[in-house]
Amino acid sequence: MINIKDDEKLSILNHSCAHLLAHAVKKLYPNSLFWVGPVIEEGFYYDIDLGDKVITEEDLEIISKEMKKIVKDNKLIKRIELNREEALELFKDDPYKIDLIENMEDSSLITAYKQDDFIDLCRGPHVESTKLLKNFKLLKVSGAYYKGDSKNKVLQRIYGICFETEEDLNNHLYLLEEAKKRDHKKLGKELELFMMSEYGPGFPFFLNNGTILRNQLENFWYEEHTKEGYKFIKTPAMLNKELWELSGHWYNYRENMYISEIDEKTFAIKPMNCPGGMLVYKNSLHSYKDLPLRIGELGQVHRHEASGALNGLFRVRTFTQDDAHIFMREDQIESEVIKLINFIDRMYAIFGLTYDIELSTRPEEKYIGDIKVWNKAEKALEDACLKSGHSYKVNPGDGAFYGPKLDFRIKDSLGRVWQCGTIQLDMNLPERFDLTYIDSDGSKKRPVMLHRVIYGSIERFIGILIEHYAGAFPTWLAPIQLVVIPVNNNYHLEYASEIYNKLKHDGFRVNFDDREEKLGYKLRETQTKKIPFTLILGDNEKDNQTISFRRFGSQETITMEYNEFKEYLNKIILEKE
RNA sequence: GCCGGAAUAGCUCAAUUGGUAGAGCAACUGACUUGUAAUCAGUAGGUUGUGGGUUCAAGUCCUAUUUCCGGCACCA
Repeated sequence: MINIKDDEKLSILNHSCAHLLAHAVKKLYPNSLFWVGPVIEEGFYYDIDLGDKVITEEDLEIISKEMKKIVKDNKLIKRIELNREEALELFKDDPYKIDLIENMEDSSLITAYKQDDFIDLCRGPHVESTKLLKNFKLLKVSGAYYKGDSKNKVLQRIYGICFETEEDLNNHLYLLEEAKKRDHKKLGKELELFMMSEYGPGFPFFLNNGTILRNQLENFWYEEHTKEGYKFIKTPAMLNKELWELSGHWYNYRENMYISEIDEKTFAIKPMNCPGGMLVYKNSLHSYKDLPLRIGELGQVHRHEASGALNGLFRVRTFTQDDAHIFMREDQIESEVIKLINFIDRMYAIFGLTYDIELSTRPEEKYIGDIKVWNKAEKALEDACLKSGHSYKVNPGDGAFYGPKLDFRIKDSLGRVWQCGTIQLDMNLPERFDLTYIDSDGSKKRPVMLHRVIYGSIERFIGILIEHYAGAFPTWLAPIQLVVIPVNNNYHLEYASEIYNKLKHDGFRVNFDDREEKLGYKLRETQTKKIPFTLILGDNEKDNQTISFRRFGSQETITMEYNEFKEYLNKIILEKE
């Protein structure tokens, strides 16, 4: 997908198209007032105050027609230069534009653009005529808060996109259709991976297939973390309020916590795993020789997210963080973070996912800890990025109050960016929980601690993978790896059954399709269910003691001996192809 | 939470201005015995998300509510 914003030509085109939209809306609904109409990655939008008029999807057609008329009329787009007073006079009946003018940093030269009788405040530049805006499409309408603040009134936002050629537009619309086909909510149902219930909004149910997939991800996670020297724990889902007061969550996160009374005491379901992890650290004495101490936990947390935020597996109210807390000496930060970045890189590469790294630094005001420690920590994160060969974008002041962080942002198949992995230094919890280790000189020292996740949330990561692979999972992840089909149940059932049992015995996830149906019927099903391997066994295979298979995505049928096939399969699974 | 839309069989969808709730697939039963994307016939399947209301009559209109979808806001 193209990022419209990054392409100067397309950016201007879309910006002009936003004006065209406003022009048409003004013609149809003369009382409309316009706030802003910027270009975004996927086109443009315009926020409009239409009074009581509510724009529906059907209205988009009407507006589109009006826009097409203006395109056909070939209106010239003219730039008008104004000083502040002239601008205020020109837009004196428009409180939104006055708001904009009054908030301009430099209002010595203000520009507006005029097409026919429609005039709009704008920095520009624009195309010279409306006739260049032929290839557009209005995509959706929604409410949007004035100035993005939920305390303000809701304006109506119309989204659209514009291209230079009809072909480009059609390509884009085609891509949108294709993207819809791999929506994880749709595929999750079709492939029987997970379900939702009215009885638990935001609480996903994993079905058999989804559970197998999930277990693969979790097993892989444990294996890789074991190689990296992690220890593992499981901490309770529900803990006493006093713990949350100690960790600070009671004050900062209470609105999102599920709380319950037990034996006249207040308990809360964990929204994060850290406090439990801290208690585990404190459970025993630690030597400087044990550091860095890496403690991992696949911990299921519950958070009360706003109802409107819920979205399939992407945004849920219970999810499993692939959490770990690493305790170390200050001088170990850089080397540990390099080790972590390389680890994360290796993990994402397995799935063929690309990512960007962002560094968030100390907030201007609200932060805890010594500024010198902050600087040192930020430097350590930066150096770790560079030394591991990665570039990064800095988000100044965007760190948590307790420490700077590195965020790993994955791009999914729909072009959406998801924050999955994160490495966060924490100067708060070790203090609050009074964590210590015994240094070489016998003195008690405070360890540095960091939180980190790689999948982020297993649920969301599965959602991303479903869309990333369009449901056609690599064999190591596929819930069903093979389906064995006898060509004719009367003659081939025995041989097919023998092969099926061998495969099962050899540890593959295999189904046997011995239903009284035609081969074509069964084959169609293995293809719609995106099964990696379909084995077809008939006279040829039986007589030669071989197997024939077709791999998902290929029309080719390959024949080999069982042992050869087994080796081939094992190699594919081992290499996570 | 806010704005808008939607909810009909297990799934995907129909149902004129309010007038007998249907189809395909899946399931079940039977026939057919077939070499790379759907064999044929039959059977069963529903308080139209839920609760109120208008009407001689409601899937359809009104109302409340739940959930989902697209955005917004939120996202330690």
